Amino acid sequence: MGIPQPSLNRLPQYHHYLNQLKTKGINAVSCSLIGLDLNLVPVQVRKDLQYTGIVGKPKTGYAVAELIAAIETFLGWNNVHEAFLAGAGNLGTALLGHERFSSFGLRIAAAFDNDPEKVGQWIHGKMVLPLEKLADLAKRMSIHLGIITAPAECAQSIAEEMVTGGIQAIWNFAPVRVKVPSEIIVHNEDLYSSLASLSWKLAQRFNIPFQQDGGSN
Amino acid sequence: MGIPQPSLNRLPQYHHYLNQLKTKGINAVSCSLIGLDLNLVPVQVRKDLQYTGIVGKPKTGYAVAELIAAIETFLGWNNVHEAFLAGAGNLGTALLGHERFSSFGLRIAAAFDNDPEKVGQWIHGKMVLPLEKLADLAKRMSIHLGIITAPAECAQSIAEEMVTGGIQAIWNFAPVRVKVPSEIIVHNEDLYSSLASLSWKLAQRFNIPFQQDGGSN
DNA sequence: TGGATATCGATAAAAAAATATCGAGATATG
DNA sequence: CATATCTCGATATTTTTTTATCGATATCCA
Repeated sequence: MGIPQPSLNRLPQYHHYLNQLKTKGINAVSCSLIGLDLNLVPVQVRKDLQYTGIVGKPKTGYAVAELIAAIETFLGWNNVHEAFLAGAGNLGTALLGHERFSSFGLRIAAAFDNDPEKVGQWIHGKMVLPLEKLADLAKRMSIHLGIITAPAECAQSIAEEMVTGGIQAIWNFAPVRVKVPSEIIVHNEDLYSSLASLSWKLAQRFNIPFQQDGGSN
Repeated sequence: MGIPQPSLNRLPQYHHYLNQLKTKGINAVSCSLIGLDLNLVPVQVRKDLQYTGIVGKPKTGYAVAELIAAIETFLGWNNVHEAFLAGAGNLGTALLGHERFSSFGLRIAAAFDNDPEKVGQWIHGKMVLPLEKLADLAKRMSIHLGIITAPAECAQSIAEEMVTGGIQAIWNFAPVRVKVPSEIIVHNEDLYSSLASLSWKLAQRFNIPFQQDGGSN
């Protein structure tokens, strides 16, 4: 891997924070300060940032602009990835309208759906095309990233269509694990997963111990 | 904590899978099979499931229906949590239309926004109310869960409003960490965080090693 | 009925991630 | 110009999470 998954997940957080600093005109920052504002211990911040290859100066800290650039380079946010989105429902529409993605190396080139009512429409400036054209177009346009925002039932067949089209990575918002060849990168965005922690913690707070477990059997 | 965060996050995955089995009329399942279908090693599945308090039978495995029930109970999906959603933009609209949440103990009671154009509208059967009414209504309706789907700039003030209204847990979709008293449960749903891993992996695949690190300095 | 086999549950080991410690270097201050 | 202090970077330790191992037990089949 090279970098631990949790560190990778924290990088955008730093990125966002650093941009705030930059806006305020601050151009140097220490791990201690970052940690203070982001609720992380300074060593962890330092370790995370080291993966980007940046070096800091004792007593001063890091140069904000350099650090931002280093994170962006590290994450590949400099070269734009073009993506196809499949499933122009609520969530799909939301993502299509998410203009800020463009700052993070993501450009959704087109949307696909199999609902004849949706096909042909324009959503947030993106044309909705019929799903069966996805593979062919992906190949012709050299699209490498697919986003699935369709219902669970359609996810698998869409994923296969994407693979046929030569797509290398899939960002899957449907609550199913799609089966694809092992060389394809799949990232599942599972809302229920988050909801689970949240409702568990909430339940803990209100019920308190619903099973005290007074013994090992 | 009691249960490791990663285990907690996997539970909904099992839940979903088990429901599929149930639909197919299968009523017993082993860890090995689950692991096979979900790409996890059997011991891990067993450990995760043990947290729910379920016990299996040697040679047979677990009773599917029992297991589903155990997960739901464990996660608190049996008692419905009513929630307020703040920010009726694209993402907010998407979540409001997400009917499946109701199966997972979540019911969005109302939406809030400070855009006068949106206030008064109905989105997916939910009334959009002015943001300044949130705290008061939350108190009166004993709402304990808040969902933030507003832009980053508004997130902090919305969070504070929610806390004022007695909300205990916040599901934050805005790409900022909100500052709230430590007793409030906050769960950040950071799209950029996922995007980061994805684009990093994609960049790895195409660029290959952008820094081979041939030594320790 | 009795043995073979699959699977659980518990304990132990390994791997990964988070946190602590400490020497070295940069900056500020007297 | 010297000294105190802050912060980095590297190494070490602790904690958490994952994976492996092994005995016990329920089911299947001869």
